[in-house]
Amino acid sequence: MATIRDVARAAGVSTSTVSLTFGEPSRVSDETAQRVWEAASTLGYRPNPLAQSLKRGHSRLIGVTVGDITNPFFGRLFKHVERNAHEAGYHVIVTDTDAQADREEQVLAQLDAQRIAGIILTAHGSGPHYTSHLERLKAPVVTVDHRVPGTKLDYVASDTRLAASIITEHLVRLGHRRIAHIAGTPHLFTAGERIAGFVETMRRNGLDVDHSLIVDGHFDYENAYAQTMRLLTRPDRPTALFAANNMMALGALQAIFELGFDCPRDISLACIDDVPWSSVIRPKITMVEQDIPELARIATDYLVSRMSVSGRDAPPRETILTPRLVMGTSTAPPPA
Amino acid sequence: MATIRDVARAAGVSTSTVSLTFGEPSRVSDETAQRVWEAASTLGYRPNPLAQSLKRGHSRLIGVTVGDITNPFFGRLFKHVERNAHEAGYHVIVTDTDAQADREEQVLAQLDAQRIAGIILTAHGSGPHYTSHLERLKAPVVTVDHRVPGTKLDYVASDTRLAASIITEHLVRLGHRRIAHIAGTPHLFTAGERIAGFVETMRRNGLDVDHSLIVDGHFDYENAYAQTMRLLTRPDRPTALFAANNMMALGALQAIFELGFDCPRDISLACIDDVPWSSVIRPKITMVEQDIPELARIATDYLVSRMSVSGRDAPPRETILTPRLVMGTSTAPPPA
DNA sequence: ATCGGCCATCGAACCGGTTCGAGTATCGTA
DNA sequence: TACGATACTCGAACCGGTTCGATGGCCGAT
Repeated sequence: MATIRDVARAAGVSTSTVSLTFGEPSRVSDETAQRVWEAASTLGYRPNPLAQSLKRGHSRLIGVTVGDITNPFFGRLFKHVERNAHEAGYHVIVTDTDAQADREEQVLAQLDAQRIAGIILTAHGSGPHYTSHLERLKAPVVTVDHRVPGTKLDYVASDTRLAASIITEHLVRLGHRRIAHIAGTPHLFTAGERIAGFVETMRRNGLDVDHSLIVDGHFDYENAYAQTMRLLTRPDRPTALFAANNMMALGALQAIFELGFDCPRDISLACIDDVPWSSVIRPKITMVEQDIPELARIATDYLVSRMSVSGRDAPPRETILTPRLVMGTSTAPPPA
Repeated sequence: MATIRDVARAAGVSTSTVSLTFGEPSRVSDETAQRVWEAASTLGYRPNPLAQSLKRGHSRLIGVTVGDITNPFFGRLFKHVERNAHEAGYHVIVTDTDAQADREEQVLAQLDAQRIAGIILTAHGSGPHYTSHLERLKAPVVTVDHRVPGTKLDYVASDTRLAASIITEHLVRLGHRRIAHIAGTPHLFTAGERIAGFVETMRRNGLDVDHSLIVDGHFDYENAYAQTMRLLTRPDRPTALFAANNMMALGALQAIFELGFDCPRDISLACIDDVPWSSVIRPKITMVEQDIPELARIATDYLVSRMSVSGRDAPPRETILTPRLVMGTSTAPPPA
């Protein structure tokens, strides 16, 4: 690979002139620039980004961590983030953390040591150890979807408590009184908000909350399936299920099918997040959708502006989008 | 951030000794190493990977391109690749190319200029221009899933012609004679192989191939949906559909539903690739599954060995895995 | 003719590591 | 006592860029 010195020699100028030609063409005379361009192109010269990054102190790479890239929510979020980042001139290192906070911490430390330019984080940890770890990072961090309470990081998400409220209200209006909530990983902010929204809305409607109907599905298919099997084989089984995310709704649906129930005739089901290819899943699940492209757009914008010199010490920003109910065919009044 | 010189000063040694302590501890006396460790840890020193990469001439980054990260096949493939790469000490830059060859070329050129250590490619291009572009890359390249004919790149995939054969054979055995094939993007090797496997198997069973029943679904949901709508509203509609991938099977299924057909009573459907969350999709689609973790494992192994000094000029290798039929409930004998 | 200012260019230092060749101290052996 | 071998350690060059301060040529104004 040709280096800047090769080009300088070929064009009969110094390396600083070559560097200038690429970086600040206005400071170089037209004839000189011309000669440099020619020399560079015949030698096939491309500046070595490694050397540039070393000198500049940071790279044109951003890091993204997701809990599970095969979850369509994260997949679609990432797809948009990646496209935006590209347009802003960044490459994206993505790490699938399997929703494990310790893997996340470890990866973040490595990326930070790489002098990565910025990080978009779907956080999966909590507690003082975790937050202090995040605060120690040199790279700017934007959190998406999950908030990390106790940090001053930029944050973009949907109004998740409202989402839970909308679903709960919908089920209550249909006449359900025994509603189970398949909740997410307990210590996560988002999971807590969804539980809070559920409980609030139940109470507001004058309904008792049976805490044994709030179960931990850990945001994944398998746990939701197992918990639903347990819920639906109880003598006092619920008439409706509210899953805190898409994967858990699918796990719940499998349990409903296997136990021979009809959804929605016997059991209603609704969830937060977009269920993939919902039009071929029957019943079509009623859900509260997030605006994924917009989440991605704002997250990338926040990060890009924070990576600029001026944005470094700006006060933290946050945006909360309003989710919207998408009716399916998976909810109906409870059996008489 | 502390540099190696800070550590050297604090430990009262030279920078070379510090470097040695981290790289080849055996060459440093125990007491000295001890002092260096202490100095490093109190200063919070971590070697700057940028500087290391610059000096070594390559980074600990590999690039992965996928056609569409929201397609569960790519998602799961990537997830495994990423995990393996991590274990081998690499970070992964992933780019979603939207299955566009020109975006792929552009990204590959950028990554190559970054002195990326290696590339895992799910290729979406063809033709001499494309192949010569690939051959010019400095970084070693391993291709997965799609082969690029005319290049000498490592290659890992399933026996895709066999996969097509298995599906076709299965449908023929059930008694179908008018079978439509919803094919992938025409110029791609994999799409061609699947068509070839289909045609071969039809002929071997003494059946005519009606070429108007081989349609281009472009490997995606929307096109497959549209093509299926067209196929199933023909007077001489097929009794079975064979989709060349998972997304197209879902698109076809949606068309089947919308037209009010029953699958499998009226129309049988089968496909190649794993359909995500197939246990909640009714009917459960009969499919030929690829061993994704194994594909990922081999691809990463190939790349890691090629990135080593000794592997650089080794002859190209390839592995073809045998796919397996997973019965669902979406296929049945044709209506009488 | 002299001076100040601007423009284009250059040399050299620097980013933070790695590595090679050389220097010094220690030890065993002749 | 002299010698070479061995074990550590060091200084300096280098990877390939960026950038600061300096230099020289040229212009217009005084």
